[in-house]
Amino acid sequence: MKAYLFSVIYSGEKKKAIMRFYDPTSGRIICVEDPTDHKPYLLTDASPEDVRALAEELVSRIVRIHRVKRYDVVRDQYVEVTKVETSDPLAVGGSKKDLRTILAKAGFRVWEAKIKYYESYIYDRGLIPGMLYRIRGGDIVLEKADLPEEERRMVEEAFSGESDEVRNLALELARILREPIPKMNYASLDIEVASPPLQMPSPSDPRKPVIAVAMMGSDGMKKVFLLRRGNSEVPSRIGDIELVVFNEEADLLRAVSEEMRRYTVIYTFNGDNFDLPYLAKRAKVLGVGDLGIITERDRALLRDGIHIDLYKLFSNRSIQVYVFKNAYLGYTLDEVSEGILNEKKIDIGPERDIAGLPPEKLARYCFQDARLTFLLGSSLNNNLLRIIFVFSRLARMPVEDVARTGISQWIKGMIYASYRERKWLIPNKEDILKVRGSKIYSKALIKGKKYMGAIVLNPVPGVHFNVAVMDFASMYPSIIKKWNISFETMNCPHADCKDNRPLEDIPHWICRKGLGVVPKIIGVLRDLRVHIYKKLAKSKDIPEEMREWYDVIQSSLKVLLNASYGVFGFEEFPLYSPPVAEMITALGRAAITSAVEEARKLGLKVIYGDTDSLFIENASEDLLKMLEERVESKLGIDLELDKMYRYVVLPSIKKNYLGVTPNGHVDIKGLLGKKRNIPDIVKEAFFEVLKVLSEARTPEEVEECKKRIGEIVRGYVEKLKRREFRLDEVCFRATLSKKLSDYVKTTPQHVKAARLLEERLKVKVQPGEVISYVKVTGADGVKPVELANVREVDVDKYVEIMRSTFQQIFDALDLDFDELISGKRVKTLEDFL
DNA sequence: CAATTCGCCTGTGGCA
DNA sequence: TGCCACAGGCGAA
Repeated sequence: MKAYLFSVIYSGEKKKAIMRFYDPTSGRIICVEDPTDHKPYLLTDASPEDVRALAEELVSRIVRIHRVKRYDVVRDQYVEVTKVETSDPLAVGGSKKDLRTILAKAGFRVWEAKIKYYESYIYDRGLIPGMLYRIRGGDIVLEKADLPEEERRMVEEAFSGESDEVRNLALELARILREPIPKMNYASLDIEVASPPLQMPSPSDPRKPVIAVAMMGSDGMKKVFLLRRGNSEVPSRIGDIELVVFNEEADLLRAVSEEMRRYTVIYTFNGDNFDLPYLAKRAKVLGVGDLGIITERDRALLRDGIHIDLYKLFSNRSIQVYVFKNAYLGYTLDEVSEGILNEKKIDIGPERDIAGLPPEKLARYCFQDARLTFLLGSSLNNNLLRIIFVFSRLARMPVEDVARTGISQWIKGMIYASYRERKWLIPNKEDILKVRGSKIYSKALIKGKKYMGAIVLNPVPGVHFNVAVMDFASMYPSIIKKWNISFETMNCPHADCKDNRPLEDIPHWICRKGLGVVPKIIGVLRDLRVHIYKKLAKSKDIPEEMREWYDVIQSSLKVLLNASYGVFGFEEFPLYSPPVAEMITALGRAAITSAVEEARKLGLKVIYGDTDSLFIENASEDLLKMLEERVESKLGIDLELDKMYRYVVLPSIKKNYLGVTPNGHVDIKGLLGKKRNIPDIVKEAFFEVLKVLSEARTPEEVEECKKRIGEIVRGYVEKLKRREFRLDEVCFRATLSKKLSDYVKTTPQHVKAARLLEERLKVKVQPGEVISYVKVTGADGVKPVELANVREVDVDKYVEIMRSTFQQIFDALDLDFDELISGKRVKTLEDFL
């Protein structure tokens, strides 16, 4: 039988790892018990006798103790350590008197004791979640589909200059990434509880009944399960939504559970912490049998499928920024749906009186939430699941965990799996820091930061025509690869490597003797992305469906590559290594500096640059080619032409510019006018001005459109002064990044507004929520939009916002906001002549 | 459970 | 009142 591995769980009852597979033919989950007698374990430098003596109370839970050989990469030596295998994971760690604590207290060293058991099992058995396996009895074998000839040739060619080791990894990863994902039935679920107005129900207090459960399925199923309350008539359907009414809550729960079982994937929005545990708790309260929901401390699993909590997935910053391109602002269902689907929840007012809604309204409300959740699960052209599977395979992580963990966990998974495969000792953070150094030699520009980051060049303000943007494609991953930077290679113990210092002012040296795991994996992923998947995703002679899949792969790889440097500067990362992070940014600074030098030597005019890019004005193609070649031969990393701009408006401040592409598209970077917290009316004015600018092609045309710009800006200022606007057009939106009570040092305006909201409307605001507020005349200066009216809006403040927003680009255009709105004639070229 | 630094902007709150 | 450092938010890379 062939089935996809979804996850591995630990069964406390059987004291075994259980592999959960999905059989696409029957649509069922198949559980396979570990056939290898694998046990939880840790490694220690204590002798077997020491372990037995120290762990008296645990002795019955120790299954095996033996000496094993491991390679200690931090010290570059083979060591013999004691492997202590136990009957259950808690004996290793996670309980009060566990082995890892006992041994550490006695002064022994302990390794690999903080790895979750099911992860340890995945790594040790070389399993790849998300992949197809052949199951025969208890035996499982990875079903290895061959790469298509064409693709294999591409990989062979792209990696022809590399070692066999690297080329083989590339081929293996290419095979893994290519495997399609299974067809799966999926559905969304959302529940409502009869809690009084303004009270948030919680699974820790499951006293109120579940009154509605809405579901929507990939097979067209649309249902709302309702609990009958009172004797009002309930229709049997609303449009194509089926309403099923129950007199008993217990029956409702059973029916929901049965419906859920029909689907392999269940999407919820916050189902880990609310919907599923609440259902499970109610089932317990009412004495209903098992619903198939397994609740843990911070997650809810399904016995017969996989549960994906989209709230967690969408709160992942990497997903938000790289996969969804910042399309949504906050992380509530309303905000995410608004940004991605352009749809909202049904508004039932700030009191949220769920229990008081008449049945039909309740059904509509609940169903809309389930529908939004369903649509979010199907977003990106139904590619979200594919992305999750790609990460699952690369990170060697259960499919369900991908959505629940951050990017550092994904990268950890890639590295740990590789270590276990080689039988290398996974080092402790403290060891890396102690042996390989924690000292930082550079000073961050920003107070409170640990080390120096990238260079941003001073812009040459003004309007520049015919601008080429050159950049180092995936700069940090390229640096990692080129200089072999890894926590194993930095400041190695070999005397003869100490002179291998790429930079004079940073005393870290890099090992010459072997390839680090990080440069190997990151290098391969980078090259696969650049040379294979980006090309295939654009290739015209590949079917649409396949192109899309390649695009999924390349954009997923981008997410991992982008974070691959940052995690080493992240203190909580288990392989935290400040020298690694510092070395990478230092080499980045050296690269851009030297590229600027080369450009100047060629007589090119560099007008701006940030981290890995150079903006070059009016250069010939030949000179740009020459620059590429010189930089590459000098540095060994690729500089390439990223894009051209017809013209770039460059203010005198860094990280802000506006570029018009040959087809008239406007790239806006950093400028106030695009920040999501500024009022819509200002944004609208800003974009109207941009539209005018985008149509200009020559310096003369830019001059000409200044007049038009003046009229637009003047128009908006007049509008403000005459109060011709709606409140929602003038509200600022700022995210509440922590609990209201945690703002102790200052009270920012959005916090002031949020407090007013809580006082006057008796609602609770949560961290992560976006607060909309308006600037008003009067003592407080701000009001939440819900409490304000147009008459009290402080119009002058808004004119000020307009001024600062426009002045950013006006500086470069040689315009002045005050002159414009006072109706003075706009200076044109002729005035100077 | 949790990727980084650089840089701009607004507003707050302490101090003279 | 004005100055200034800092907090907090958002974006670029």
